[in-house]
Amino acid sequence: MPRRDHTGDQEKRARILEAAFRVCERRGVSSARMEEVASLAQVSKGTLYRFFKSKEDLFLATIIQSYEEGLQLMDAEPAAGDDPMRLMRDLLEALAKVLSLVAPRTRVHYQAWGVVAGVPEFQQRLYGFLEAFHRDRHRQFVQLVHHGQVTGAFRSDVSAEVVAHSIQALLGGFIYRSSFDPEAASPDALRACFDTLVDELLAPRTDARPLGEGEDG
Amino acid sequence: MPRRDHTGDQEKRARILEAAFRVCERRGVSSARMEEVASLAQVSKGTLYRFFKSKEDLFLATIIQSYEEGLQLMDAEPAAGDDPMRLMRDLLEALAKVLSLVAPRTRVHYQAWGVVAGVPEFQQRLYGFLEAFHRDRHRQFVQLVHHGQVTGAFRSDVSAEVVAHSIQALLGGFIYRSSFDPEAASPDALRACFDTLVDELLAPRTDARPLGEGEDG
Amino acid sequence: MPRRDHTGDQEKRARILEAAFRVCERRGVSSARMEEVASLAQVSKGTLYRFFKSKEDLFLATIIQSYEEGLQLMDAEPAAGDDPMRLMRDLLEALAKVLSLVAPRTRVHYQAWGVVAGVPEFQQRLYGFLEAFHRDRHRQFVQLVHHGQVTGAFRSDVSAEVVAHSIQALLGGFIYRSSFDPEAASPDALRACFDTLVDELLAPRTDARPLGEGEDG
Amino acid sequence: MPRRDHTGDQEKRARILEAAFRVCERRGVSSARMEEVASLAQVSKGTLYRFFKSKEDLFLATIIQSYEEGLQLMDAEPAAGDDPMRLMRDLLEALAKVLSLVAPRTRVHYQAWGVVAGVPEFQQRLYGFLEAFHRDRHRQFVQLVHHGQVTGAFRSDVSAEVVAHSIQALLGGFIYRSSFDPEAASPDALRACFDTLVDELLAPRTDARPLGEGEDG
DNA sequence: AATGAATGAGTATTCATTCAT
DNA sequence: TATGAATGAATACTCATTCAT
Repeated sequence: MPRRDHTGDQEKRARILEAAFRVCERRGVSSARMEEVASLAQVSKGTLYRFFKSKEDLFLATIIQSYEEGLQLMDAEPAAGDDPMRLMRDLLEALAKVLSLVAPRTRVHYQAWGVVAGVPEFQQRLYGFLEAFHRDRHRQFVQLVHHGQVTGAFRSDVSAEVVAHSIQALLGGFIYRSSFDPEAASPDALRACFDTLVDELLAPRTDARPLGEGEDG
Repeated sequence: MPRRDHTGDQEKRARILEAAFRVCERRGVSSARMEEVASLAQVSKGTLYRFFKSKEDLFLATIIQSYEEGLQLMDAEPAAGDDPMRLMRDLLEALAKVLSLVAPRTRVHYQAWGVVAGVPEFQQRLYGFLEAFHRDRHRQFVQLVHHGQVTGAFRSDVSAEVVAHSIQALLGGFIYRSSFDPEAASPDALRACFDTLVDELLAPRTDARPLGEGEDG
Repeated sequence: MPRRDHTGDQEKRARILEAAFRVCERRGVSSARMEEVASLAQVSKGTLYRFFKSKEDLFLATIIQSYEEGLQLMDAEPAAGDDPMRLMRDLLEALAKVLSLVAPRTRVHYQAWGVVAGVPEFQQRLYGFLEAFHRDRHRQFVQLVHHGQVTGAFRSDVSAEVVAHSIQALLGGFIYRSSFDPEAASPDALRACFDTLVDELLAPRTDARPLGEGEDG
Repeated sequence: MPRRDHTGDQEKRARILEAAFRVCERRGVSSARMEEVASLAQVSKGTLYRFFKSKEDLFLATIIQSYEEGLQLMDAEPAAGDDPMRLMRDLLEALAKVLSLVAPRTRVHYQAWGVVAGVPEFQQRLYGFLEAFHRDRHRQFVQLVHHGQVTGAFRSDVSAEVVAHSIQALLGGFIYRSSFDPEAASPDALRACFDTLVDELLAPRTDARPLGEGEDG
């Protein structure tokens, strides 16, 4: 069986997704034509439809793939040891990397979203996926914070829910903004926010000043 | 007396924007037909084009209007006295209200975004508007934090930049998430995040009591 | 009755025709909009319709006016004396002037023709007018040539019909060509053709040969 | 074996051109709808656009085809021997046939012209083509006349330029007039004009013989 | 399986014409 | 009469999808 010539379906599918993304980048999602995707992926239009039921199906797959790549990035970070603070910092660093990964794709991403969401059937699938994806993440964060609080690695007077929400919202907010102002929404700016979050909401308060006075209520 | 029938242009324009939004809500933005917008706004197609150059122009106007309404909401909060903490709490409460206002519109909003950004000319206008809008907000937040820090109302050992970024990103993240999980991204959840932010990043630390004991947990 | 302010209908009609022509020149006839004609003529669209039943009516009037101006030019040439050769030369010179007059208008003219002729009702009127116009001219030419032949001013062995046809066709051919190649179809080139025609088809052959006999006719 | 059903592209293109012409004949060019052209040509609208970029492109092709058919007719006339007079008579006869060919198409032709020229880009192409076409013809005629004059087959005291211009203008004038008065502008009338032209401008004047006899009856 | 020619539903947009003021 | 806002008919063109080869 020849290798180069008769590429496997997986590779072909990947090529199509890649091509779809590039075409969207060039023309804008709603102006992207299946013809051009096919041509760039070096397959025929007919073949496109063997892998994806419709244009929206293809775009939805593109979006979901983006998220899953992000997911892999997070999971790839090995749970080094068992130090919650270490785990948390690793996780937040992973999220900052997710931003780097996602930022260049955000424009296409949001555009595709808009187009996909315009089709009722796909709207359900897209929103369902996103909701589940974020709820899973949220649960993960809450558990981690809770674990840290129980083990005394984190402060306990801050709601784990709030911390989890904040982490997720910060990432979401930065990704959102990176779509139109990548400079302002840099991974480093996000890191700074995360650092402050860790220092002020999670790190136990040592305040070890000799004679601390109460400033005010 | 402008009643029905001889309505002024302003009212007519507003009626069209409202109709455009409702049609997008029903059909999805990319399936919205100008014909239906016209009919719902009780004007003819020709009149539509007297107010908006194209479909994209109309949708862009819809998006921008959302932002401007949010802006009004923020500005509407009177600068009660001159207490920075008061100002900050008022502002954050205004942002929570912006979320309430925007949340029901988010789906249409993002869809419209996808369609509008698909047209190069409008992509420029949309992204330009968004960038400017957010940079203005950012500047505003930084100033407020700085003012609070200078006057001693806020802690000074936290970066005003980070606080401003966090506030904006939190709002952005919640708005984003509200589009597919309005329950999780509730205004109250945002308020909780904001409260924690104020308490932990801005409020002067009073805990520095003579004998710092473990706060809790 | 004020003069400048309340211009007579005739002047207004002329202004409209002039404006219609100019707009056609700029945009091309089929792209000419009544709105622009109105604006250039400094009247409202409504007023346009007081003078012309429809767009085609207006364009038809423009074409016909062109022809009538040409007609006036021909008639304006006073029938100097009664010398047929003189009359003929004057007439042909008048035709050369018609070419000068018409040449800059030919493009618009033919375009308008195309548009007007696309409407059955106007096609009848346009073609009827043109046919009558040219048959009248033809009759005039035949009579003139015949008169010259009878009086001995012209050769008699050349068909008056042929001469008349030739004159008309030459003019028509030059006008036609002037629409896309004004340089090649210059009035002077036409004059040269006319001169040759007069010399070779009409002027009695003197062939001042020692013994010239009547050739024939 | 190209039959019905799997017709080659060439045949399909020809079918479309033919259909376009017929639809224009029926409805008038500016009222011709692409849908009807497609239906008459038994192809889909999409296929129409595979062959012609736009409506104007299709009509321009129709016009140009007319000219090229005329050209073929002229070139088809074999250069019988090398007798300039024979060549000239053959050529003029070919032109008379061009008139027959073109006359029934003139109305559509001029209408299409009006529509095509209404689009700046196509105006350039149309006028460019016409100018080049006629200049080529002109050069051809001048050469032929010149050749005849040099070889003594034609009179030398008549400008070759004038003869060429006259031939072309006569044909143009007849074609023009045939669009609204096909009866008056008959091929036979044109032949008569051409005959006279040959006899009086080209044929060597035989009367200048020592003893001039009657040239012809 | 792969191809890409053919299909034809779907719609934004224009602009001549009208008519209330 | 004059105006110009409002109307809405009319249609070129695109492009996702299919299917014969």
